[in-house]
Amino acid sequence: MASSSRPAPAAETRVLALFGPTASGKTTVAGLLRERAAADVVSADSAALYAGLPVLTAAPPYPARLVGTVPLAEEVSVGAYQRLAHAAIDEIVAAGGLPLVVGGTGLYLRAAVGELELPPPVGEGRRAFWQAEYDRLGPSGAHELLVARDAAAAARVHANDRKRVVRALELAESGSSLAPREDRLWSEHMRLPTTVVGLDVPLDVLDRRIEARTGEMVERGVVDEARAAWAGRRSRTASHVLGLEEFATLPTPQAVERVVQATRRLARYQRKWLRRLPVAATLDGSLPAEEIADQIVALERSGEHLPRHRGDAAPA
RNA sequence: GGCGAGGUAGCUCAGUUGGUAGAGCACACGGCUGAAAACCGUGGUGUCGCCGGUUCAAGUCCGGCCCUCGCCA
Repeated sequence: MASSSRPAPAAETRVLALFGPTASGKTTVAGLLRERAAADVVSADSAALYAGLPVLTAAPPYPARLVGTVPLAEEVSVGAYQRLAHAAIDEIVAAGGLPLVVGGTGLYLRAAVGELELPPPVGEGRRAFWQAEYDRLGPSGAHELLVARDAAAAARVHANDRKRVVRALELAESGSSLAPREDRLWSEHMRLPTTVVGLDVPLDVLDRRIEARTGEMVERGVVDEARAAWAGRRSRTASHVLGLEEFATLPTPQAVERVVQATRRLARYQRKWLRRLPVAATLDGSLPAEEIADQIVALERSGEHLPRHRGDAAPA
């Protein structure tokens, strides 16, 4: 509770986590850590979860858990992911290994490394019902209804945020709430002693890398991959994978242009998570990957695994 | 060279009978608790091509010049 007196460092780090924007170099660094620290990689990436999109989602060239495991016809969600991630981590730990959680989906990484209270989904019919209600009542009308049913949830959701207002209404109806009892999203709460490391590169460098990487995707056959995926059954969440629709339906040059722009936006969004996540350190992704891997190994061994927030007093 | 259209935000473009420049996208910042590569909120970032004229007042009217695009030579 009292963050002024830091608890004594736990004996050892049990879990390593690496977070950073697309093209920051996570995959390469994680590959090195597999060898140097015998790490077992667990992905924290909502898109890489899907099977059939290795090029588009930049799947790692080595075995990694929770990559390419969900058929495109199925939906993915943080809740389902959290369960899988915890199971994977526990399995690795039980076998005496070092789990390395790597990904660019901030919410998923927090779910893997912490414990989010995620009420189970309610029936599909209820969601459709509340979506219709939202549309019938209008944003402010729906929000007023939410105020009456769950004031705590209403206080944290904007009336125009249809998704969240609907989710809050269906949860209120089922006796649950969108408002968690405890903030575990932004807290330093970890399931196991964990060292979270950030990886970042200057924005202009990142933008150039993104451009280069998108071009490489084309050479590696994203267009065929995307067309095949687009033609089959695909869930709503699968359809939202960045670039899938563009590469499947647009002339390639135009698709590249749009995907580059969208990926830049994604990277900016990921960097916002990086700013806010409690990380032990943020390393410079423009250094050689070997050097970064060394730094991470050193961090892990130093016992400095507790996240440091800006503003924390230095330990006495 | 002639005719036509046009130069306004990073991009595409609005801008009434002259009255302190505004939309979308992009971008910046923030939120986020089973769609998160999703969703939502806030913010206008400008030598209105240049020079001069008319006017109390010019993106808007007048003259000249520069540039772009199209058609004809």
